[in-house]
Order: sequence, then structure tokens, then C-alpha cells
Amino acid sequence: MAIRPSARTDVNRSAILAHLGAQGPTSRADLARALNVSPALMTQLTKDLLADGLLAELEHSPSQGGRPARMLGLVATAGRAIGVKIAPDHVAFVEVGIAGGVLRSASEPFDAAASTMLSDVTELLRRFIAGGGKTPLLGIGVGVPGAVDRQGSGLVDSAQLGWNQVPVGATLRRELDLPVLVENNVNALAMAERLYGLGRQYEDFLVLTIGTGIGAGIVVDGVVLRGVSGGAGEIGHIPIDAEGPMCTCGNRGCLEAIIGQAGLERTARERGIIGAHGTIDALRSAADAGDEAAAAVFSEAGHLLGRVLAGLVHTLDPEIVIVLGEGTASWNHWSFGFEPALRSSLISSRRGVAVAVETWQDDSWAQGAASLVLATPFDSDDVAGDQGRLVRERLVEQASPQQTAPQQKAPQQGEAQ
Amino acid sequence: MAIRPSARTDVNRSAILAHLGAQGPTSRADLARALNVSPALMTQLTKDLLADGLLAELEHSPSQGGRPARMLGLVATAGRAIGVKIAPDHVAFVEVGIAGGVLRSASEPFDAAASTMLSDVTELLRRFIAGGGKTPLLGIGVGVPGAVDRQGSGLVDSAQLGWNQVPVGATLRRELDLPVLVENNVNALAMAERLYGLGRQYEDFLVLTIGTGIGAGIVVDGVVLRGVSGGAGEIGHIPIDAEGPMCTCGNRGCLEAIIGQAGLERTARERGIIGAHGTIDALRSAADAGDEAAAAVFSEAGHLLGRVLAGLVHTLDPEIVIVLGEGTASWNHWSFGFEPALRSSLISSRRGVAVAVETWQDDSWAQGAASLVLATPFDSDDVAGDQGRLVRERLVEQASPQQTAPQQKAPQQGEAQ
DNA sequence: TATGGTTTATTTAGTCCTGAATAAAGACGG
DNA sequence: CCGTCTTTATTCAGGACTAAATAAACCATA
Repeated sequence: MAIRPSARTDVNRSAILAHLGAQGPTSRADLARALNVSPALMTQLTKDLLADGLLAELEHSPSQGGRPARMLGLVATAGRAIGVKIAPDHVAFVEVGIAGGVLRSASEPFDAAASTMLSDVTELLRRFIAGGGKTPLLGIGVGVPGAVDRQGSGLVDSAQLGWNQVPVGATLRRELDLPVLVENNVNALAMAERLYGLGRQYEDFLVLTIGTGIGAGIVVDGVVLRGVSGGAGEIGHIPIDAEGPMCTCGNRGCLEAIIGQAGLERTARERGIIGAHGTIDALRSAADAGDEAAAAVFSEAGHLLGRVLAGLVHTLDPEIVIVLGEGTASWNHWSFGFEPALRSSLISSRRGVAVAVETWQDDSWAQGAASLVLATPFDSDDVAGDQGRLVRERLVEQASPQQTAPQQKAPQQGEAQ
Repeated sequence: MAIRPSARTDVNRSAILAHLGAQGPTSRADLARALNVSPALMTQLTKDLLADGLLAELEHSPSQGGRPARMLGLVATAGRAIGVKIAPDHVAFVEVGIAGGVLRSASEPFDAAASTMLSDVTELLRRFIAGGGKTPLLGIGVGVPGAVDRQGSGLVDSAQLGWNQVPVGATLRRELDLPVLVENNVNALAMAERLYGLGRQYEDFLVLTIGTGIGAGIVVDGVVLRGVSGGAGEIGHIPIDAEGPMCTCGNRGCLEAIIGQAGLERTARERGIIGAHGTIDALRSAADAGDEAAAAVFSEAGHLLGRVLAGLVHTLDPEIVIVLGEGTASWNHWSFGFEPALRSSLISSRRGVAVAVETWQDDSWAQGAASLVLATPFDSDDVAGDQGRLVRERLVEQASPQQTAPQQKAPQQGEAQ
């Protein structure tokens, strides 16, 4: 409650690495300012990192009126991470470099309902790892559509996957002998956004995802809000209409059941806009082609989303809302209903809240998951627990080859509470 | 000697005082555990505080198998704080001791719409201060129904008061020459709950207030969530019904317009349950007397509140929800609709979320405001800014003059609730 | 070309805090 | 009564970090 003393040096060392990964080469002076430590300490820390071979001194940067800065950059071979997205019918992988860039990606069919789902995902992941580079693999980040007890534990509850207390983290750790961090996929996306995206400039923002499900990642004071059981941001189950359609969660009329992908398809089918087996793609095509009824489906969804988001903005008072997810492909149709509904539902002092829609890529979810690993350096609140410490250790150890210590398991670091 | 250069030590020093105020006499060992610092440091810090006369060594507590603890207690004369609640038609004051207990209180008529409102409240406050005790006055806490930019600044936006960018903090500071902290009243209440109430045992909880308005105080990781402009928790303006009654904010169908006090009275009048000038008290009396139509008004409000709260629980994943406010007087009627609506709208993993209804007193709002001052010791995140530092300085300075005060026994600290 | 101004990096002295060892003070069982 | 155990409090050596002074490197300008 009072002060967090602790072994902060470790966090600081790798916060430098993370900053360089996210921002590119930086001078010691800028690093000290960015990380809010004294220049003296920065000299000390970078000396160690240079000696360890994790950092390299680059060219001098042109002077800005005084002594020119000697830039420091990451040594590219310092590490990489793998991100995994688990969906009901497939898993997606990406491999990212230490600076956050995607090196390669893949997607494989997968059945989350199979009894062998854990060994299946392990095997697929093993194959993906095998095809990877030679630089040290720092860890695995896994994103799931559901609640995760702790990132460093990885017990998953997910209605969408039909999983109940599934030990994803423990299994993968045991099988792969790598640090594994598991998190709700929207929260992982919010962390990625904070590290590499628009969120860099904001301390308080909301990541709103539309697609199969409807979700929110909540960032407060620069940190993702997880809630007591890791289930914060489940806005897809905000009750809207007690007589509405059945939701995967068992209740009726949840937001997600109405404007999630399945909900939109259902509405479109009922209205005869798409066929009995028509999908969201057909609906979007129709809307794009000028079908007003099809466009109305999106627009009405946008209207509802706008009203719900207004409630969230009143509740959380964010500086900006970042819209992401597969559904953004049809955002031009959503926005027609969304914007007026949002603005007219806000109290005057919030009416100017910013909304940004970012471009979406197929591997964005997996990239978000990978950022769980790359974000551990920032983890001064110990969200990642002992797995985060493991990642940091790997970052430091890989640089000193003589440290060929035998396979020793992570010392059970007695997680408090 | 009195003023320490480092803010960190300062925070720790007063965290001790706050803990003793909230928890009563405590041993050094327990303090070290509670504040998460080493016993060594605790010895050091308490030595200083004892020398400064802020702490006193009390009787030995019975041994628990080992060396018996020497309890430390607050010296009651170390300070007091004043809390102010500003409402559209009155202001309320309380004076609290350093342990959080109410020493005296008052309520005065007031017109927030008058052009002289700031000088009015200043004058009333001046009079209240004049009637107070002789122990050092640490500062003033002010609770307002609206958004406050920063506690240490005190620029207020409030639809309920009809205030726009009113410099409450600056004015009071200038006129009274005391530290002044201003905060949204529900947030202040949440802080009080965290310091002295049920919230002591929870890191993540929601304070839900029903009464004139509907509000929420959001506590995440033990800290009140303010949002980027200090307006988080404004759940009263969550849009419910686009065709609903007009709200003070200018929109239609806000939650507060429907189930806030005025909304309930409006409904009751429309249904002929109370007269044209009937108030909420008449409605409650009718319901208490067995009038089913009157009870239904509350029950329906409870139903709506339960559904909205379910959305909040999904969004924020709190451990417990604490219900407060004048409206709790009729909670027995609310709960009839509230409980089933809440539980049936929650996804299964959240269905067990705890809900506690605490007893409400007239001066609770003002007491919450006062806790802004008493909470500054906990303020490691610097929420209170320079005003918080001022409070801490006053706490330390006042003790120095008569440093040779004899070992006096501190009176037993009462539990404030 | 000397002089001063600016920005970056390092060194130095000192503060805050911790972990570990030690002392203090009782309970308890034989 | 004695030794052992447990819990509390203090002392001490050392690590992390900072502020301030200093050094280093460049620019501008009379």
C-alpha cells in the first residue's frame, strides 16, 4: 500500500529494452527522461546492458545545440516472442522480433471442443516454434476469448470456447519449458495498443473490439484493468433486451448476442437479406453494393454500440476509444448509426471524446498476444508474476554464453495471495 | 528537522499515521507487515514519529507466544480535518479527528445558483471552522456532485449544481489559507470506504450510490479510478431510454432521470401514489405501510438498477458492490426487484458477486469529503498533488514545537463507520 | 578566436530502504 | 528451574537510487 521498493533494477533494465523496442534508438538522456529515472542511474544500467551485449552504441546523432547524443539501439538478435490466438475453430500464430515487428505468421484449423484440445494446441505450437529463427525465444503469449485468473497462471474460463477452468498456461509451460503468459485476447490487444499503437500517447483509453464477440480493453493510468478475476471488459454481456436472442453465456439479449457476428447474421437472415447459410461477408458485400436493408443492419448495430459506449465513457472517462476487430471491415456502415447515437447520448463535457478506428489485420489478435511477452519489461506492477521474471531472466541470460547452467526449473517464487 | 526532503519517506511516515487512524493501535511488527516495509525501516520511522510527538507508546499487548508487542497509538491532538458536502440547496460540514471519527457536524441552507455561491460557502465554512477545536486543522475536503479536474486544483463541472469550471479549490485556498482538496462526492465516499469501511478488505470494489443522483465510485487495485478528466463513475447518465424523461444533463432517459429521487417522485405522481407536491418520503411511507403500488415503484427501480449494475460488473469485475446513499432507506423495497434482475443478468462466473448495503447517515457525504484529507497519507500516486504534500507537512510541523511533551497515553481510537 | 551557452554523460556524496544477524522478552514443557 | 520455541524490536552492512557537481562535446557570436 505504501511504497513498492523491491528488486526494481531488474524491471528498469528491461524497461530500457522495451522502450528501445517500441521507440527505436534513443539516447541515454532521453531514456532517463522517458523512464523517469536519473541520468546517473541510466549510465549505470546501460553500462551493464552494453557489457551484456543486449545494447549497442550507434552513430552520434546531430547535436541540438549541445553535446551530441550517442544513440543506443537494441541488438536485433537479443530475442523474439511468439503470440498465439485461440479461437473456437482455429489457432493463429505469429513470431515477432524484440522490436515488435511480425517476422512470420500462420493459422491452423483447431477444434476447441475436442477433448484433446490442449495437446492439439501444444503440438501445433511446437511445429510453429520449430520453423522459427535461431535467436533466443523469450516466451509465448496466448490470447483467449474469456477470463484468465492470472497471466502467469493461465487458468481459462471461456463461454465462447466452452472451456471451464482449463489450465492452458500450466500445460504449455510443462510441455514446452518456456515462459508462457495467458491473457484475455482483448486485454492483450489493449497492451499491444499501449506498447506500440495509439495508446502510447494516452494513459486512459478504451479498446473496443467488434467481431465474433464484442469486447473492451480498459486502460487506466497506463495499465490494463483486469478486475478481481481477470474478467474485466466483458461488455459483450451487458444486458440489453430481456426478450432478446439467446447468448452463448446462457442469458438472453446480451449486447454480443445482438450485434456480435452471429447476431448480425441472424438479423440479416430473419429479414431475408442473406440466405439461410449466408455469412457476415455476404451481408457486408450487400451493404457495400448499396443494399439499404443490409446497411441498416450495420447501422442499427452501430446505433446500439454507440449508446452502450456512451455508458462506458460516462463510467470510465477515457481520453480516447480505439475501435478494433474483424468487424471494422464494415465500419463505414456501422458509423452511420454509431456516431450520432454516441454523441447524442453523452453529457456535454464528454461529447468530444475521441474515437479512432484502426486498420485491422488477420494476425492482429496473435500480435497482441505476443506483446504480452514483450510487455513484461514494463510490468512494474508484477501483473505477469514469476513468468514475467522468467522472460526477463532469459533476456539477460542469453547474452552471457558462459552461463551454461544446467536445466534448473524456476524456483517456486511463492506468489503472494 | 521537521520537513523531510524526500516525499517518499514523507508518504511512509504518514501512511503509519493513517493506518493507526483506521485500524487503531498497532505494533511495529504489524505496521511493517501492513505497509509492506521492512521491520528495520519501521523502527526507524516510528522513532522519528515518537520523537515528534505524533505517536505514543501504549501498554504492552499480551504475548502471542513470543515477545509481547508494544502497541503504538496516535496522539489524539495531532490533528483534525473538515469535510464539506456541497448540494444544490444546502452545504453540510463535519469535523473529524485524526482517527476518522466525527467530532461535530452542521448543515446550512445554501443556493448553488446564486452568483455569490463561492463567497457564501466560504463564509459558512469560516464560521464552522471558528466553532472548532484547538488541535491543528490539517485541511479541508470538499465533495461535489460533478467532475473535478484534480483534487489539488478543484475546478468543478456540475450539471446538478449548474456549475461550469467553477474554481472551488482555488477560491477556498486563497480565502482560508488552508490545504483544500476537492473531489467528486461519490469518489470521496469510495475513498472513505477504502480507508475506514468495508473497502479495507477489498482491492477492487464498486461503491454504488442511490439518492438524488445515481453514482458509482470505482476502486481498482485499491485506488479510486478518476478517469482522464475526473469524471469516471458518472453512471447516472448511462442512456437507458431514448424516449425517457428529461435529465438535468439535457439528454433524455438517463438512468438518473428514471430512478434518481426526482425520477421516482415523478413516476409516483404520474401513478397517483403521491400528490402533486408529494416527496420521496411520502412514497417510502406508503410502501412501508403496505401500499403495493408504492412498493412497485421502488421495486421497478431496483430491477433497472440491477440490470445496469450487471453491466458494470461485467465491465469492471469487482469483488464486491457496496450500496450507499439516502436511497438505501428504502432498500428493502428496491431489493425486491434488484436482486433477481442482477443475478439473472450476470454471466455464471460472476453470479456470486457480493453486494453489501451499508447504513447511511446524514453526514456520510461530508465525512467522505473529510476523508480526502485523512487519505493523503496513502497518496503514493500523488492524486492530491501539492495540497496533499501541504497536509502532510502540517501533520509533521504541528508536532515539533512542544517536542518535550511527556509520554501521554493516547485515548483508544474509535472505529469510524 | 576566445567566450559563453547548451545538451549529454559521468562521478561523487549521500538518502532511503532491505535482508540478515542479533538482542529482547515472553510462553511452554519437562 | 532450565532449555527451547516464538514473536518482537534493533543494529548493521550493503544495494538502489538521486541530486548536484563535473566533464565532455558541440554551437553561436562578437
